[in-house]
Amino acid sequence: MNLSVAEENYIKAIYKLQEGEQAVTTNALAYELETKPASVTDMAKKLKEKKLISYEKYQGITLSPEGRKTALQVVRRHRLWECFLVDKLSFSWEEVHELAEELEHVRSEKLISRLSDFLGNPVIDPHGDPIPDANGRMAKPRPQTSLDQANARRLVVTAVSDQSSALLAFLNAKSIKLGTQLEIIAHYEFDNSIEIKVKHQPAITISEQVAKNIMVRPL
Amino acid sequence: MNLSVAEENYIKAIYKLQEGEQAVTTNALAYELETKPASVTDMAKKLKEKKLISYEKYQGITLSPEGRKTALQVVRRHRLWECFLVDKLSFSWEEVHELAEELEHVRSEKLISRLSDFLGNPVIDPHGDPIPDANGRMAKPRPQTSLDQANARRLVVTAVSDQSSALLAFLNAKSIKLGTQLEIIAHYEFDNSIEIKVKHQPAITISEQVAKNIMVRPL
DNA sequence: GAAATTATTTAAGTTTGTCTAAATAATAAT
DNA sequence: ATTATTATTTAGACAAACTTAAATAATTTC
Ligand SMILES: [Mn+2]
Ligand SMILES: [Mn+2]
Ligand SMILES: [Mn+2]
Ligand SMILES: [Mn+2]
Repeated sequence: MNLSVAEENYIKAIYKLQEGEQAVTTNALAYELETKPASVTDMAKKLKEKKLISYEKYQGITLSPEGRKTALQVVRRHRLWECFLVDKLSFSWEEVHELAEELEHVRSEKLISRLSDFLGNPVIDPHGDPIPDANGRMAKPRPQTSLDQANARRLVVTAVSDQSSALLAFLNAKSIKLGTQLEIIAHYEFDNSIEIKVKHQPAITISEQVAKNIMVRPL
Repeated sequence: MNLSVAEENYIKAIYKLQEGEQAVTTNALAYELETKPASVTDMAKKLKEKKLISYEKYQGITLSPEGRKTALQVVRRHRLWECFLVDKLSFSWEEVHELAEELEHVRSEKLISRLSDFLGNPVIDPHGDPIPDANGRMAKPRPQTSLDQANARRLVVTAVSDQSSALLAFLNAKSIKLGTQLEIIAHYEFDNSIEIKVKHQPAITISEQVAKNIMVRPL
């Protein structure tokens, strides 16, 4: 099946929003893709026609098995390019998403398998997200929670769930990256902010919003 | 100026066909881009509007200075990606053109300058073509002629002017690559075929058509 | 130099992916 | 259980990049 760039972007966005089982809503998809609900409805009809999604009027969208396969391929390409940009071209993690958003649409299984080999077949991308293999399988992520829900005291950063350069730049400024070990000093009930300490750094207080987007597991 | 993929492809094709000074013809451009003359006329109006070409009805097309600058950027991206594919991902020279045709449209000066650094700032691509630098300047190619017009006896292959995988596969089969040294054994007037010998290889006779597309300089 | 051929342009229509505005369905509030 | 609000779909339009068919210009040929 030969998909356009727009179709691939829709499929990937549906995959991203579909976490678990719940159907993806027209408005949510429009917001994610920075387009209008009317456009989403149009595209939904087309993708249903191509059997990539199941869609009934007013019932939201879910990926079909084919759609899921397609999504995983696009995600694979995206994350491998991100690895390339960070590992080989020394980009920092907040710069790569945008570029990978374009590179992911160069469709060549040979290119991607060679790129993967060249990178040493990485299994997680610069943001801690797992990279599907050529068959769409990916390492089950080790159990992790967002920092605001962690109950252990000493933690290690495993991923970031928001990949806006705004968040990533903030984390850079605070020297927090994948693998960073940190310790929870205090929870402040008033605004759910959290005081944390990274070794050799002064303790800092981060907002709930930031904490929700830092994934961690107990050390 | 933000150009679409189609516009970039047109500009690059015009650059390619414009060798020297003569204006590019509607039909030639349509043929090069595998589209129809009517489409070319449409696009010509648009590119003229954007001041990338000069174009008058029935008079053909030439790049404006801006257009030339744009073309050189696209060519730079194309050739750097080709280097990447061959040098880093072990593609062979006949496989890379198609992929570079897509990769070249990812527009990021930062990406390209880092890619260039990563590759050691190469100045010729896998087909022997010069790579423009960030300012559009490229090494003046050393004097070279096509094999059918060479007058010296002992020659070295410097480039191939047709980059179809058909020609490149033929050259692979005959162990001819950039830098290959060869000797002209005979010219056959009947069909302008040429007998050549590569060291450690049996002599072979190549058609005029092949000879026209192999660029050489005297050893 | 008129006729034939070839090249180019125009006109009209298609596909893809958008958009706005209006209509309708679903959900929440009172 | 109406009413108000929000979500979604439909209708109609638009821009980009194509196409085919017809019209016109330029070039060759005799
Ligand atoms: Mn994308
Ligand atoms: Mn990522
Ligand atoms: Mn291209
Ligand atoms: Mn090349």
